[in-house]
Amino acid sequence: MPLNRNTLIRIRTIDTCLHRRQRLWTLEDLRQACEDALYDYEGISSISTRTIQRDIELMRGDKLGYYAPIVVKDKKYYTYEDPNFSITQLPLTKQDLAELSSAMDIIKHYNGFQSMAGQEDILARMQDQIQTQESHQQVIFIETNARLKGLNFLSNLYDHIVKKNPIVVDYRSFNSKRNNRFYLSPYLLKEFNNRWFLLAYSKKMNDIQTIALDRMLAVSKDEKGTYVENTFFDPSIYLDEMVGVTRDIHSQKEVVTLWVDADQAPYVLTKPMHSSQRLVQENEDGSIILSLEVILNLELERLILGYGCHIEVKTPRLLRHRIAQAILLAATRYQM
DNA sequence: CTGTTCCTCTCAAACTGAGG
DNA sequence: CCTCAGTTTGAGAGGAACAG
Repeated sequence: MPLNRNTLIRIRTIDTCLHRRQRLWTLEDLRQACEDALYDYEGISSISTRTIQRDIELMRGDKLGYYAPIVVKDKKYYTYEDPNFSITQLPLTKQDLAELSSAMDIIKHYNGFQSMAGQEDILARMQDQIQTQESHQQVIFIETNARLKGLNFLSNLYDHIVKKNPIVVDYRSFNSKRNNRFYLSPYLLKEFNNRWFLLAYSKKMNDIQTIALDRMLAVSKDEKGTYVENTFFDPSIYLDEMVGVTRDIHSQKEVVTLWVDADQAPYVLTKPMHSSQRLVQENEDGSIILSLEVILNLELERLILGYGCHIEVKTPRLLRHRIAQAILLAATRYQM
């Protein structure tokens, strides 16, 4: 039910009036109150009694889901039968919540693209409000990191990519004490693990650079530079070949064979580690053998290490060795 | 029966927003 | 800017309930 602003103002005014129970409200009083309110808000000077009657009808009815218990006493005084009733205290309906939640999800995806300052705050407060109204307890936890640094560069970078501008990025990596300056041709933005990354070509390095937005200090258009078109990779294939975002442009996909114990097998099967994941073998004890065809990178190693003792890398040998080294080192750290 | 109040229904004018 | 469709609003007719 689409409501216009005037109607909302009138309904809110009527609700406020009916709450002031020390006064008796006739239809004419309500009309006058709405007229005053509308004049304040919108500069509208006159509304008819009929309009107020229609508003009361609307409040009583199910169109808005209010079901307001408005009764008429002594044939002319309007009041709420339940003194505690207020349309402003009504919980949102399940449908309202569902629609709001999905709208919030969509907005959140574009969070970083908005130029409005403080928008994350508004979203967070709105979400909090919605969840509070729903059950006084947050029941859905969505993985977000609205406070993430660098999100303010997102829309800026997006523009540069679309306009094919060469850019200058000031950057400080986690393991570097001083700032670096990159001259880049930006190609695409990718989100991974709640962090945003820029993939761009660096002429100096003659390679594709992957730069986390949260390590960026400044981004601007490189007025003197020239934009190098992306002839290096097909974005959809490039990103599909790996877990995460970092890779050497020259590296090739490799077949990774993994043994997964019975405990974790169902989880890995229902949530594949990568789109190339295939089930190779099911053992009698419930453990399984999987294969992946991916670029070997740090993110893959982290993913495998995340499963701890539940996964064993069979091949390739290099990866098996690196994982073994990491686990051995970890084990020695824990020895008393 | 009459008058009053509340409510519903209908109609037309005014307004609003989308699209050309 | 104009047109057009849809919505909102105001006005009036008339019915139901009820008191006097």
